[in-house]
Amino acid sequence: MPDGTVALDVADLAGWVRRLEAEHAATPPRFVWASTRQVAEVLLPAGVHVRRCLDLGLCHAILRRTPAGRERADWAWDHPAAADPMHGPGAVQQPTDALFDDVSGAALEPDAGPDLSAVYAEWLRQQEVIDAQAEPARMRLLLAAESAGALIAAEMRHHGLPWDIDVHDRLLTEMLGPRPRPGERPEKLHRLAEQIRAHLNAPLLNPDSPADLLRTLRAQGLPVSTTRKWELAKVDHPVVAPLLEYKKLARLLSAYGWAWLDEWVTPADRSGRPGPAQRRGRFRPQYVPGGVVTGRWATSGGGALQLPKQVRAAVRAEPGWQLVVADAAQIEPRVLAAMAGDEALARAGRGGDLYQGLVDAGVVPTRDAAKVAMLGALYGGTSGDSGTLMPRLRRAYPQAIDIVERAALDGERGRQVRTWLGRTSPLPSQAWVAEQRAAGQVGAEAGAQRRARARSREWGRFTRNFVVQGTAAEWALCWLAELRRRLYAVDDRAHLVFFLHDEVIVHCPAPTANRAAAVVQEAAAAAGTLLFGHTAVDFPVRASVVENYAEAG
DNA sequence: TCATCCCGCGCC
DNA sequence: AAAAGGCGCGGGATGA
Repeated sequence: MPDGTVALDVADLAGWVRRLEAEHAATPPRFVWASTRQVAEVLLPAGVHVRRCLDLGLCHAILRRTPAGRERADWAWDHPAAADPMHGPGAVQQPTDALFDDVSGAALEPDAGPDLSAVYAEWLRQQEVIDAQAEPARMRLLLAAESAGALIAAEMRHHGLPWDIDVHDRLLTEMLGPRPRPGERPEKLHRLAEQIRAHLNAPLLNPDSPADLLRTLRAQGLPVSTTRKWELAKVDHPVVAPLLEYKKLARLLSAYGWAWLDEWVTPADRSGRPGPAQRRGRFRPQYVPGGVVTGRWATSGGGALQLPKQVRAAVRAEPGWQLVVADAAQIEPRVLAAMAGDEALARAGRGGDLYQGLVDAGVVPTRDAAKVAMLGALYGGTSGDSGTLMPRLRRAYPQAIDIVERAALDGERGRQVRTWLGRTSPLPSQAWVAEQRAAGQVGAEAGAQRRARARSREWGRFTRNFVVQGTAAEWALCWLAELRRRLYAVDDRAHLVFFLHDEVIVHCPAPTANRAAAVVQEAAAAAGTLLFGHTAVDFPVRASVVENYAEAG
């Protein structure tokens, strides 16, 4: 253990961290602990602001997948769950067992907690694995950014997304009718169901049952093989309109209806406030940094990754506050251009709309075509338009396209690929490897070969997208971390309340909002430089200051 | 009755 | 016109 170990009670943790932050005002200490989520449960209610940390659980998950990490046989915390980023070593530790400050050398040892030296040993091992990376500096940036993300995720959950319950209730009532009794359909859905049954001569049909619905549709002679809405939309029959309307509203009801409000929006107590009674609350999903293999965050609970446009007006700033809603434009093609050092693609993105840039450069005829072509390049689309447009992209942007094609080829051969900062893709399953090997044997059946080829291509599409989606996630983490730091300097009351891949919402006092919007832009530029140094690629961000989420865009 | 699968659809 | 990469979720259907 480093010198300066101190023993203190859990109750003193917040005060200890606060004091270290104050004592090292100029150079922020980097606190190292097993689980940011657990430590934050103690620090955030106490109002302590941590500037930098290292989340060993998240770092462990990243390092273990790298070639250097896989070679090591002596990982600390080597239990089966450790391979899972969501249940890494940090999650099984107590909040106070894993804390020391690698700047000052001061360390915290809880009175009766688990052995802190195991955490220290893990930290030492991680340093060695970082040093063994092909690009250690990039890996250090990735681990710092991932850890900053963990702080931000904890803070966003702590604050919650400001939610206006009355607005949400009104939206639902307008679209569905008044809230029904439990077990009953809202008025609007009830009427639509009756219309559907009448059109299909099926008085007992349950439109919520895909099997029942499909059977009935086919019995009426409709040429459909599923009940997907885009297939239904192609059919000319009077039932289609009410059915599509029903599906849309039924989805809203089940996913973001009154039951969702009851379960996920915790009312904020505003009693004693003057003015009209308003019911406000906070939506607190559980964010899971690193929850997706590409490095994107996952969430659990409340469907925070899919808040439909229909209810976004309910996301509403507190009185006297504003929301800054910002999203990064076409982030994936931009990071691809930066990774590849593709000057031509960087130039196409210069005007703010990269797709229009492709049109202006004469690569494709229309903006829609540009979008289809680019998505095809990023996702591995081969059929239809994206397939025919690819040769043009390759001719115009050979360096960028080479990056994704090589990643696809590596994947098809079962090799790992890496993001810009070194996050490593998982290896394909044993079954996948066995299937490929079997298909490669002399005398393998044609059917088996065809299936193996399809599976190989499928994994190639995954690795192709991995390098781009993963690097975009790294850019977004750097953006968030820079934003958090700069925002705190502007107004320590301003805080992040939402993040979704390439989109962020800040909640701040109204007089600070314009300044916060500028900071969002500055942070985006800083993120580009952090990742890529001097790059020709722009990372434009659209930021709007609004009262509710639906106004943005 | 409960756990699990599949479908369909919302988001980026 | 749909599909290709990544998700989470609720509902019905299924099977233990």
